[in-house]
Amino acid sequence: MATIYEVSKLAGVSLATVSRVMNNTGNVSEATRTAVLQAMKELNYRPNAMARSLAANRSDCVGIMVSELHGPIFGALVSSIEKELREAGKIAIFACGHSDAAKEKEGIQFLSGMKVDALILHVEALSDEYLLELHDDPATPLVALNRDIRGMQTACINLDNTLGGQVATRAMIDLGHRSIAYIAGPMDWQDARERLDGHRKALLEASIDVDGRLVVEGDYHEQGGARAMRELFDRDVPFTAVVCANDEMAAGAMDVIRSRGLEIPGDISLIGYDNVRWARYLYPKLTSVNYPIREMGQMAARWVLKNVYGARDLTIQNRFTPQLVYRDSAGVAPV
Amino acid sequence: MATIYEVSKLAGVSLATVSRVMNNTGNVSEATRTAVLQAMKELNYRPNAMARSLAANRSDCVGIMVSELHGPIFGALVSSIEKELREAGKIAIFACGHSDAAKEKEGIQFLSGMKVDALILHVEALSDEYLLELHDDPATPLVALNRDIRGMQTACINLDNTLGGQVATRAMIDLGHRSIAYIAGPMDWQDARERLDGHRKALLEASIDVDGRLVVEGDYHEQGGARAMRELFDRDVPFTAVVCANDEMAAGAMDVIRSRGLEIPGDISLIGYDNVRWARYLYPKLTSVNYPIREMGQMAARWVLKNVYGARDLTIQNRFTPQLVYRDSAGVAPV
DNA sequence: AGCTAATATGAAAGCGCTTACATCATTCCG
DNA sequence: CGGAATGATGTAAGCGCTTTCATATTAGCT
Repeated sequence: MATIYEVSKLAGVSLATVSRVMNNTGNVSEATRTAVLQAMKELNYRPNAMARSLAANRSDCVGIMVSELHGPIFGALVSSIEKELREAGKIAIFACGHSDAAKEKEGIQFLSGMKVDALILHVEALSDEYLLELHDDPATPLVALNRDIRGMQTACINLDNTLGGQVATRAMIDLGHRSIAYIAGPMDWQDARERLDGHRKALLEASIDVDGRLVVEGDYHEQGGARAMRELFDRDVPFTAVVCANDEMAAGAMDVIRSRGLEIPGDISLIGYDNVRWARYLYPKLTSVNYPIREMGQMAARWVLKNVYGARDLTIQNRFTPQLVYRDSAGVAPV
Repeated sequence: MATIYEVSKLAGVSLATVSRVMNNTGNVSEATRTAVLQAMKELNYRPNAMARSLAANRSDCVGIMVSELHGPIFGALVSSIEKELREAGKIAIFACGHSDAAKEKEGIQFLSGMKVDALILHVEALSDEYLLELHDDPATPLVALNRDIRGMQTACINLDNTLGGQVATRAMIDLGHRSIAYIAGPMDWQDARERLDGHRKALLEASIDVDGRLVVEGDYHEQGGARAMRELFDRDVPFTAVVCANDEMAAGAMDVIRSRGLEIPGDISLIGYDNVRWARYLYPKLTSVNYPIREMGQMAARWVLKNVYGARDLTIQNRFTPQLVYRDSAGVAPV
């Protein structure tokens, strides 16, 4: 592969001049510029990104660390970040923590070894303290998605999860339901706790007693949702609606409900959370709290563009408001 | 951030020695090694990946180019590649072409600018010729997923799409169906054509006439599937089964079938293709041809490990055989 | 002891680029 | 017309690492 040196030779100029035309920096006469560009084309020259970063002490790369790479949430997230960054001429480099604290740390180390200019994190295994520590190190600016950490709130982009839970349950109440079950996410996840809080808040708001027997903890996966649903039936406390802390669990629950010969929403109404792409493929189409993951990813990218690359005219929205997407799985309470 | 120089000073050795202990290359006495490791720890030293690649002329990075980053297929693909590579100490760098030939080319350029040691491609917009050209350039070895290109077949990892289509339709035939509709993918995609070929083959095999009116072209998306399904009904040619060239279109078709008051599989049997994660969330659970995307991604990673990094004891499987996953959406033909 | 062959270490030349600084023409103006 | 801006280009010193080659030390043998 051709180097800058060969280009300079072919164009009959110095290295510095070639560098100048590449970077549009300094003054170069039109004639020289053309000659250089011509030489580049002729040699099919591509600058070596590594050498460039090394010399310039700036990589134009931003590191994206996610806990998983598959799954509906992360695909959309990663895709939107990549798009926004790419349009600004920056490169996204991904690492994936496989939901494990050690691997997430390792991923971050790797990215910092790549000398990324900034870090976008969507991790759950790492503690607030650790993130704060990273945040306080000025070497690599970072923005955290789906976290709300005191001390770095301007660098957090998150969803009002509590409100989301509240909105879901409130919708059920508005439909006349009074006995509303809740399938929660794993309680060691902050967002799961917040979503449940929202549920409780809505209940309180409507002066409905919170019955612990109507809440069961799931795992954010289909199987956990199914298990939770069975548990709910086994407890023998009547209910006419169930709100799930995410769509996967709703899918599992749906299956169990149907297998008991009950109709959705005729006998039991169901609401999910996240509004993943396939929520509308379910039958009946799943009513769900929208998690505007693409917008949030885009916002994270903008945060970096603004705070690291000095882009102007970008306003940052740290907190997003979830909205309920009405479909067919939630209906009026049976009389 | 500490550099190798500071480490060498703290440890009281030369740069070369530090480099040797980092890379486990050459002979270093136990005492020196310990001292260096100690110094590294003390300084929290992380080698600069850029500098290292530049000097070593090897980046330990492999570039992954996919047409999309979201979607069930790509999430799984990218995730499995990343995992396999990471375990071997290599880094995956992604670029995303947004299904556009120009952007896909650009992505490849970017990756080659990053001096990746190899390229794994899952693209559809780029022509065979272009890929062949890349393949013939020894600078960056490459392996193509989901392609079957004469002249570089050892560097192609693909699914026997024809067989997949055949298996699906054959299953319908075995269930007693004789009038089988087919919702195809976009005909300018090779895999879509192959899947359709398989369908025809199965029909022929069972001496069933191929009726053009029972085939309609979709777009691999839900809406296209729905549209195609409506078209099929409108054509007024009776059928008792429909096989779809992918699951998304099957989801769309399912919806339309149901909206006509027909039962699946009571009135109409349905089979999808790809067996995406949410295929089993559909109701009824979708019978689908499995696309072993994770295995194929892993294989691509291994190809690189073997052919580029010289890993031994890895056998490469270029062609994968699809298998039908039986669920609930296909049943015996109504009498 | 005398010599060879490991073994352990350091010096220094790059890898391909950026960028401060120096240099040389021009141009402009009082 | 002299000197200060201004513009166009080149020189060279790194960026943080790897790697060859040379050198120094030690062990192993006769």
